[in-house]
Amino acid sequence: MGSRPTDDGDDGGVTDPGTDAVLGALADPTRRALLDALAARGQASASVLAADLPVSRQAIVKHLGVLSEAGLVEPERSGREVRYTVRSESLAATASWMSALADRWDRRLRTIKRAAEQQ
Amino acid sequence: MGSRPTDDGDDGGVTDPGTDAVLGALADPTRRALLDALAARGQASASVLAADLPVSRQAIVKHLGVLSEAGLVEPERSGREVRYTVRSESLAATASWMSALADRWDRRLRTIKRAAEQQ
DNA sequence: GGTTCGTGCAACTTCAGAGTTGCACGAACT
DNA sequence: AGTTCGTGCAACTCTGAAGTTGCACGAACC
Repeated sequence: MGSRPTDDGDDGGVTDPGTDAVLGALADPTRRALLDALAARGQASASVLAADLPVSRQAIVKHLGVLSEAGLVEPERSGREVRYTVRSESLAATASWMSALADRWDRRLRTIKRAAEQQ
Repeated sequence: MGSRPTDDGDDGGVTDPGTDAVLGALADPTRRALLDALAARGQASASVLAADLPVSRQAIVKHLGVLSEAGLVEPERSGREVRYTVRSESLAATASWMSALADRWDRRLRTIKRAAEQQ
């Protein structure tokens, strides 16, 4: 995960690969609840997390796969089980990307509004 | 505090109504492209935006409905047409929510890690 | 007046993903 | 040895979202 959503060449990145994955991952309520449960434990396996949520273990595994792909969790083998950990980097990067986007909208709107009032 | 993942949604809610809508709205690539096109114009109707994107006008209308529901765009009647404007407030709010969440993860992880090293 | 343009509504198709179940494999415990 | 526990893989169902098409209604232009 070397590419940061905020430092790639193209500025108007509405289709940034990392940001796209994070937004897609966070769109699902079950995945957000899963992240919440994982953050509460700091480290947990899929089977443990399945006890917290009203879904099967296999569903948890799939969600963890999506979250891992988005860089939001980090899998780590420990014997016969796989422990996952939350990663704040991708989330923080996406947050700053959104903040920058909001700022760009503001600037653009102000410019257009000013031009409209002047004519 | 309890270990309930589903709480109200003011401070640390993973299921905040506004945030939920914004994340769901931004998850779709077409909607992000739509927001981008709208931000570039500052103000545009659904028919105008339909010319920019490779989808039909009706699809644009539906997407604008979702975006409006999430507070990301603002509809405004002007005669027989409806002009939409981007709104940065919801996006900025969600950005700061994400940033706070990332920060909370960091704190929690550091605490757990420290406790684990001490035992 | 009539026509055109933009919107709104409704029915329909299609497909991705959320969730399930069942079973097989390997590591750990007795 | 045998057993148990956790993971991994595959097939399957099913709901919802994305997109389409067609048509009706009202406002604007001739």
